[in-house]
Amino acid sequence: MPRSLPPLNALRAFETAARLQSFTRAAEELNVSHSAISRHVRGLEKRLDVQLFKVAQRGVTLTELGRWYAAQITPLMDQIAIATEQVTEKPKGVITLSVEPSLAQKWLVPRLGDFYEQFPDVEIVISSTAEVMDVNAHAVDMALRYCQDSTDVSAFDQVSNRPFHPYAAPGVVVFEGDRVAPEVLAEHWLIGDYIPELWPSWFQEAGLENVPKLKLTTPMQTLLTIEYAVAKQGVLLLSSDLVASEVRDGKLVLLSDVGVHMGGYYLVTNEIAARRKPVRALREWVLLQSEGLRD
Amino acid sequence: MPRSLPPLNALRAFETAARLQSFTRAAEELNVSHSAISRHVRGLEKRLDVQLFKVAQRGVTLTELGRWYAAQITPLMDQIAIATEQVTEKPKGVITLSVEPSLAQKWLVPRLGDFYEQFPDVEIVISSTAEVMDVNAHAVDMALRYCQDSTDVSAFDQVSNRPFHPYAAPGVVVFEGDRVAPEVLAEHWLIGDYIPELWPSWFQEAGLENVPKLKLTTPMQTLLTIEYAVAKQGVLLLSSDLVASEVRDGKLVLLSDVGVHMGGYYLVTNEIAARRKPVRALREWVLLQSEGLRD
DNA sequence: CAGCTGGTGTGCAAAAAAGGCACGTGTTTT
DNA sequence: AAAACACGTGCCTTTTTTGCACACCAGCTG
Repeated sequence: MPRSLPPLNALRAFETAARLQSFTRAAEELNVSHSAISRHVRGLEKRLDVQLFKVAQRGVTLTELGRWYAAQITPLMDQIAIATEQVTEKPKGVITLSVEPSLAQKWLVPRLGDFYEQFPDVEIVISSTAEVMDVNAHAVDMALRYCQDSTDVSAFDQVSNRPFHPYAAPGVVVFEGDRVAPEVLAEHWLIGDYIPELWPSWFQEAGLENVPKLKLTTPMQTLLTIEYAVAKQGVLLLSSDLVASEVRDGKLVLLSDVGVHMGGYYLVTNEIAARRKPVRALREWVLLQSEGLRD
Repeated sequence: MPRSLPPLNALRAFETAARLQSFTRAAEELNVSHSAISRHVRGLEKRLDVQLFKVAQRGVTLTELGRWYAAQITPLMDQIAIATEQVTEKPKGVITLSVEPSLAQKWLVPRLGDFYEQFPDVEIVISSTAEVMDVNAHAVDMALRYCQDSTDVSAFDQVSNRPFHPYAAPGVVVFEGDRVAPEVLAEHWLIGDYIPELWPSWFQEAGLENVPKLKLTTPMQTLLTIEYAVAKQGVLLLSSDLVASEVRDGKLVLLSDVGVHMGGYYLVTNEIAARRKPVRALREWVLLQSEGLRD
């Protein structure tokens, strides 16, 4: 059976009257007339079938029961007020966030305007380095990084798990239909990445049993690989998150709907920092932004 | 500045929705339509200028902030429900009450019907003996007794402090005006009491400088003294509380508005017993009954 | 894929609650 | 004795809340 609560507005009227020992003063505090308080209190008494106030020489006095009840309710009302004040308080402060340069430039920064619009008093300091910062050693508050699935990411928030697809500048690879034949692709220059087994995995996924020797070039910097591809220097294998703008501008085209799943982007939050309101706000915002980037 | 509370009905709607993770189920619990909940939650969000719920795949989900807020509010609502249930609970049980026989018979018992009407589930066991029971040794829950002012009664409730006036059966004392001359009274048989200095004090109060030797008879039992007086055996000096019915019936008449103040009736409550609801109810009732018996 | 189900948002009109005002009563102060 | 204070109440107005019907969206089903 669900719990039964008294009429809460009447309860507030009673509590105020009890605290101020006067209907009239309670009415002033609540910006209503004394008759409103009187009705509320009578209504509450009738509803609970107890006497809370009794007439006194001058005005009214709490009964023993009313005094007890008010003593219970007043701190609860205070707590509600405190919790409400805290929930109303806008996030404010500085957050340090470690992000891989590619994700920072291609995904995070373009969306940051929306965040600042919602939370004008939060400043995000982006630490955009390739090295992975230790989040729990408190070097940074949060980190947005790519992890392979083997990593234990159970405690983290998944931002994206989109598979990697091959892209190239228009004209670089000639093919028909919605997917290029893997054999055709194997003859082009392929732009590699940190993960050596990336291209071989894709060819396997694409149905090529014996992966031939590939012509690989590895700039070792994701942002550079994109520039390579745009400059017709080869075929890129990357998550669509990072090449969205190039695809939109026609600088790169999708070569195949065959994708290889190597891991995903995860948001890691420092446990201590997670208590801070702005950090929680950013976390939620990132998760909201990444809606649809996951399965 | 007075504290600011959110709209409490909206808060209840939000809390229920948060707890049940659904507007529709919250609506069922609160016996309203889902639209009412929807409006309440939106209204609360607008009022607090925060987002509490967000749309999810299926239905709605709490935001981080909403989850936190609900986690604060739910226990508070629970507490309100508990306090309210306790305040609603009717007093019930047995109270042992020590009262002097005279007060029990002449004052308490005639009014007890009213108490039982209000609290049908409370049983009062009256211990009507002349000996004073030790209230704090837990022999009885409460005691209604006569104390002289010298006694420390700061922690007790005063029930009556009416002065003692002389009464006699009609015709016993012949006088004119509204007060009999003390010299006249001094020639009658006077009915004494436990307190030896009672009559001398009255004569002093009445203006008689040298109190002559008095004709005293002391039955040593207050109820008996009243019977003596009714039987024209002498003049009684007693608080009007105890002779109200005799005066009403014309069996005794007030001889003088000169009264002597010797102490009063006090209600003493055992500290432990005072925590019990029926005891508190009886205490309040006695105090209410004795309104007007005090200055 | 059409149709269905479960869950939420919204315009509109009805219902209910709350509120204000004016007046009455009883008490205290001047 | 009058004025001030404090609360209760009837009556009417204003505001809020609610329900209903419908729209919409997402997933599920055949």
